Amino acid sequence: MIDLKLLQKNFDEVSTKLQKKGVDAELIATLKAKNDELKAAKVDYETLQAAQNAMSKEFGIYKKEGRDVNELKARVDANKVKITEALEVQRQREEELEKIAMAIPNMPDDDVPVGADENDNVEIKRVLTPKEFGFTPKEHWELAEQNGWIDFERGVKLATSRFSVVNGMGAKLERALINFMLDFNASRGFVEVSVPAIVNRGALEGTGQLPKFEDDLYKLENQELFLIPTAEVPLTNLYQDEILAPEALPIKMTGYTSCFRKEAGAAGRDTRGMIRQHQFHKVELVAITKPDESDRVFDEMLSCASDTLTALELPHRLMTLCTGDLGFGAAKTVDIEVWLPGQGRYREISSVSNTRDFQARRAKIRFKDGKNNTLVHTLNGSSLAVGRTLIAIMENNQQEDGSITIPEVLKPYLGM
RNA sequence: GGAUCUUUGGCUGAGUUGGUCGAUAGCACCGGUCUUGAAAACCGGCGAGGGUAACACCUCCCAGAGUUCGAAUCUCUGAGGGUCCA
Repeated sequence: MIDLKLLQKNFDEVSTKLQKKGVDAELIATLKAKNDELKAAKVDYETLQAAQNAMSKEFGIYKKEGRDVNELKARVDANKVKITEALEVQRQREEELEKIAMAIPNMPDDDVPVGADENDNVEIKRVLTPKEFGFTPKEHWELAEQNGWIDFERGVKLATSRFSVVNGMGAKLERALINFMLDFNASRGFVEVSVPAIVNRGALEGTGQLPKFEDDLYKLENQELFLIPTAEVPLTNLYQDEILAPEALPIKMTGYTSCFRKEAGAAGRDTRGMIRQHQFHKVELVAITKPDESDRVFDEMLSCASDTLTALELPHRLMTLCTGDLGFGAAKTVDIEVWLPGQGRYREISSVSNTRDFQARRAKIRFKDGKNNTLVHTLNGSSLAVGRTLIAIMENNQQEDGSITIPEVLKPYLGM
């Protein structure tokens, strides 16, 4: 959630920044107005409540002294009616405010390029040069079929479209990738954590998936529980509602989970192959930091992900997302796109974001900053999406006969 | 699934004949005295959110609803934990 105090104080600045992210200027003005209204309502209510408390205290004294309380009780009763009304007003305004505030995205950092959509993202650098094939490289689904690694039909049979089954060497490779990434991340100081893949509403609100993006989440029937769309949710919310000791920071975690997404807005996109699935594996990086160290940790996470790809010998590039392409909770995001020779283009395989204190405010994660309790910064990034990494290895390491070579770093994980 | 007990500030743990209790005490922690330094001892501070220039003031004792002038304390519902029975 954005900082309402900052909105109050520096309205123009906040409004300008949010507009860069596509938030309607009027909505921001409404938010401020609602906040003002709520504050007024609070003053009304609290004044009445203070009177009520004072009279109740008096009541006790009257009783003790054996004085007549009839007159006092009449006053108290009259005041009570007003309190009930004032409280109702306050609640209504609180509800209205929250409804708007929770749906407003984070402000972009000042150095994020302004732009409308992914076409305005800015390339930072490329790592490794795509290799020249002496033949026309195939797309991963052709290779998957030829090698018997991925079974798309049976995935659909078991569940529905956008599910697939991975077989034999493909499955082993997937498992090797997960282990490799977790080990790699551990060597960079990220502690491995194994978390639930089902979380409650509070957790999803904490990281910003709810209330706005409920359509994209799988919800358990008759329960306020959801399948996680990313391990970012459980990992970040591990510290929900806590005040951390400063020496405990930064907390750097990595975790492997399945992720579940309805892909509600992606109808018709990437229908072929394993690029966009309803269920996929991902190794995630999450960090909780002091505000002044989040930029440093961001770079650590980014190079961790990029270096993982380099170790796997996969060409990739880093893209700074423009304001229009930035996710809901992110102040800054760098995507890593891996080269897919079959498709002849770079595709997203990782995304590292700094949410600043946006999630921390929602999830109430703070640390003792001297005498004060200060909101932490939270960061998340895919170590790598496992399925897409598998695809990238298939396409980049294909031979003319369709066979696929195994990256050196994975061989130990495959007993090779 | 049934019965019963329990849920308090970082932790442990008082507080249940409703009244000045946002709350005792110990530990931890922070500051000071003492010490070459540290420990011990002693003195002081020490929950969170809102509000204020600072006070005042408001809210929070698992969550929600209720009784009452007034609830951590009573009632109901729900959730978590323990124990016993299935």
